[in-house]
Amino acid sequence: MPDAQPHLYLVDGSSYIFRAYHRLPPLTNRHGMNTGAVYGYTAMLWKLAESLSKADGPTHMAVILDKGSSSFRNEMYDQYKAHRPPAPEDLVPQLPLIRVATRAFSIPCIEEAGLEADDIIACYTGAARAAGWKVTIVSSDKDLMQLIEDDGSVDMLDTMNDRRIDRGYVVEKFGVPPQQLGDVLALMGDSVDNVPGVPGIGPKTASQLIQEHGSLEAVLAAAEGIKKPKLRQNLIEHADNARLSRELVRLVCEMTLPEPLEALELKNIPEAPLREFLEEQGWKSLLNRMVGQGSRPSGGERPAATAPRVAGPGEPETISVDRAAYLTITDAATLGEWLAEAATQGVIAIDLQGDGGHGLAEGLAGVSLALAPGKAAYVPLGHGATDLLSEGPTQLGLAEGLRLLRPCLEDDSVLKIGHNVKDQLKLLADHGIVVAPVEDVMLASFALDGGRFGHGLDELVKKHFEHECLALKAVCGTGQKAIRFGDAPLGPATEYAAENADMVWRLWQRLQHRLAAEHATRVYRLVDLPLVPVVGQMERDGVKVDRSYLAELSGTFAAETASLEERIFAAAGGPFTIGSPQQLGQVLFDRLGLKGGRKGKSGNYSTDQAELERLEADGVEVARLVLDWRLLTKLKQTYTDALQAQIDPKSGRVHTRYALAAAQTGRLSSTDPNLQNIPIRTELGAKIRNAFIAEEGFSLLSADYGQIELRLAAHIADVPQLKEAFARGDDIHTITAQELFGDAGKDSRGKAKTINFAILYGISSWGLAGRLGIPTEDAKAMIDRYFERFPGIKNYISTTLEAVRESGYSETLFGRKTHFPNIKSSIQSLRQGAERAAINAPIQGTSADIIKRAMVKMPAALAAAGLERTRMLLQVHDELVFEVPHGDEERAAAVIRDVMATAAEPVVALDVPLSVEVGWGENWGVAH
DNA sequence: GCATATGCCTA
DNA sequence: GTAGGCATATGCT
Repeated sequence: MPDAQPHLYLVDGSSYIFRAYHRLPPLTNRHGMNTGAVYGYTAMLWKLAESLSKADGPTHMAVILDKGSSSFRNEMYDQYKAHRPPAPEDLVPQLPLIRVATRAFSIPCIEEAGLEADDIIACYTGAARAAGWKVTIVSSDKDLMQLIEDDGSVDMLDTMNDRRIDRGYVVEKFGVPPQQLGDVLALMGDSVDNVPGVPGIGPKTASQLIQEHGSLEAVLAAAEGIKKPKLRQNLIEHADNARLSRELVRLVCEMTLPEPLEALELKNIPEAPLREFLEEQGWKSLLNRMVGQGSRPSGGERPAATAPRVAGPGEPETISVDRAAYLTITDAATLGEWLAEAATQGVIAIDLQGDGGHGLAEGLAGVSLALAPGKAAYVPLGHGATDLLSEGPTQLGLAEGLRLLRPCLEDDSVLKIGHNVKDQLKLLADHGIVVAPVEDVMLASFALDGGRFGHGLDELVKKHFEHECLALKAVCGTGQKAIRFGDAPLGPATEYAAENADMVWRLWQRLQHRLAAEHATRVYRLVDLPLVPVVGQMERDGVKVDRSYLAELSGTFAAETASLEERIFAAAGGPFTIGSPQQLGQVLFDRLGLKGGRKGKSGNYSTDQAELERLEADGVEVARLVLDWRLLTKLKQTYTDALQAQIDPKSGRVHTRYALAAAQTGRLSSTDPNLQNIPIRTELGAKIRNAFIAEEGFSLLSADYGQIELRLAAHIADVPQLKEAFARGDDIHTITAQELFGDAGKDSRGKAKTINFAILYGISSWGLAGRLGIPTEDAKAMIDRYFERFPGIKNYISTTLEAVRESGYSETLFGRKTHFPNIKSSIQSLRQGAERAAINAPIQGTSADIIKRAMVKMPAALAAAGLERTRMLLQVHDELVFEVPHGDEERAAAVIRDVMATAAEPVVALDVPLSVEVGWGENWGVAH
């Protein structure tokens, strides 16, 4: 009997076409008309028809469309769908074609005036279910999810993402079963359909409230007793809107079926009309698939263009973790046994626990080891007493522990696996131990899965093993009451630390094979891994900062800020918090009555730089004062004050920390403090660079690549004019201006410079127009002209995007992959953002690879030149900063320039030269 | 104490 | 339009 059960597929044609339009690349037919959305729609119908013979395939099918634009919901609420933007220009002519395409398949097409497709679908679903049929709604519309039945008799199919939507999916996404979904949707509202909902309530809160109270009416009834004041108030004030919204999202069935269920049977599809339609559209690939396949698409044959298998992180692996089985090692004999086993098998996973201090002052609380999955131990070395009365726990002690560990750590026949090895090398280097050889699962993950997810240990464990590591706060607590790891009891400390080593071991087992298989070894072995000790040493060295000079600057800034404050309050008619954009907006636009304030997401006026500069141009003095105030407080708070606080008391220097696996493109990032965003553009800000000084008897030397990203763009996109200009040493923006405008006046050169940068960032006519302050059409014309003069650029953009859509990732010249999960998103903004990032990543990423290679080569090159006392201190993306003994500057400059200029070799041969500008002096300001 | 919004510094 | 980090204010846990 189940085999004979009819299965009705209801295709939500209207919503499909909109999604297809935003998702699919433009496609034109032989009349020059854009038909991408219709093509997508046709291909989807084809696929559905193909599945006729399959187990869960359709026996009956209908396409449901919206007719007209007004429904009973508009009578209920005149704002319904009022703010929906008109359909895009090149989509409108495609809409009638949907009916033509549907007819070509000889599939019934149902539409009724005054009814939305959703309601018709609800109607047919109800009728089919009453007849004992199964129903599948082909759509991903959340409103329709209300129709899904727990017993599986009604489900949905999202053909864009090729997944079934059932009760489980709804519960996962909205926290409630389909029956309660309408209540959740009513609370959250829908900005696209202009369903009001309740302000301040989004999907999370809506779901939580319905889960808690059971229904919308129950929530409204309980509103008075809700704790959060804002939420309570909104629920009470907007209860009517909530009830209205409930009716708007309710799917109703008040019609007789225009076609009886039986008329929807999916029979053989007559060949002639379909062939005629495909020929008319010129869709050869679909036509070819008809040949030799009888009269309709069927048989479940795969489409001709099958996407290649994309390697990926793979399915998560299920593991069982028994934290109680981890060992606490407190005696030399047991530790000796573990280390002997490590020596025998030649590999061990290691994790270090700091004692909770930071910077150079951080001590070592203990070491955890793993020798096999689940076989892990913690060796406490510096744990203190948990209360004042007792002594510390029994443990080996730091000196004894390190004495025992050292041979293993330094044994070049024992591989040490870690996660974020740089921080561990630094800790051990403080004790004179140089660890080698090492592997780093964080960097392996970065090379394999960059752009897919973060590379922290906890996150990797969750992704690969669906396991939650014991949280550090479960051991040490949080906030004020947090204790240092070195003060934690050994039980929890062992569970936490040993689990980390265990997970490092398991991750390496899982990731190591992928490195070669997915061609990630070059980036991992030649760039990121060898960089670890180099960056570790830079962090340990730190950079000297002139505290008294910074204090002096702070004082000056403070005084000027105070005087500005007075003048601002006088002009504003009273004191307020200048640093609060909310209050500033109220003062400017409400109290002072200035016009024009644009409001942002939370309903506050925008008061950003652009807005204030607009006011300033209108002669509003407060605007100028606030801009000055912002500059000064920014400099003081973020730089002069913060920098003084970051000076390490032991070394008298500032030790930034570089993150090796944070930036999607492969760049480093700098924190605590960030030394990659020290001011330089404004005269006042640039003074801060003078605070970075050299040690007595040394100079600070800065070496930076000139226009490296444009050079790489010229190479990668293969633009002869630009490559030749770089080879000659010409001014690149002048050359561009000549090409584009035929002249190179100041104005033209400026525009050319802007376009050159826009190219690197993934150009859009809208964005360029904003930058240059010109109409979008003019910007579009400039871009077209650019593409015409430099066809390589246009070709680079299209081939890069095609490749990313195909494979899911982009690649640098060194083979570094960056994944773009959103490149096929149905959400336009996400997709376009991914496209811009994908255009930029190979260029920015190659630049990052090159300077990393220079850093890796630098210590040996300096040593070979007898410049052992020259130290590399900072990296700022295209710049390296060194401390050089007086008298060695010229020689160091020559070595550094050479290493940087040839850093890509021999891995990559560039056909543009890399220029390196070098300067030195008593501080960073004069060196740069 | 934590998360979000806004704003601003760098390459 | 790319890639980052971090400050304050604000509202809530």
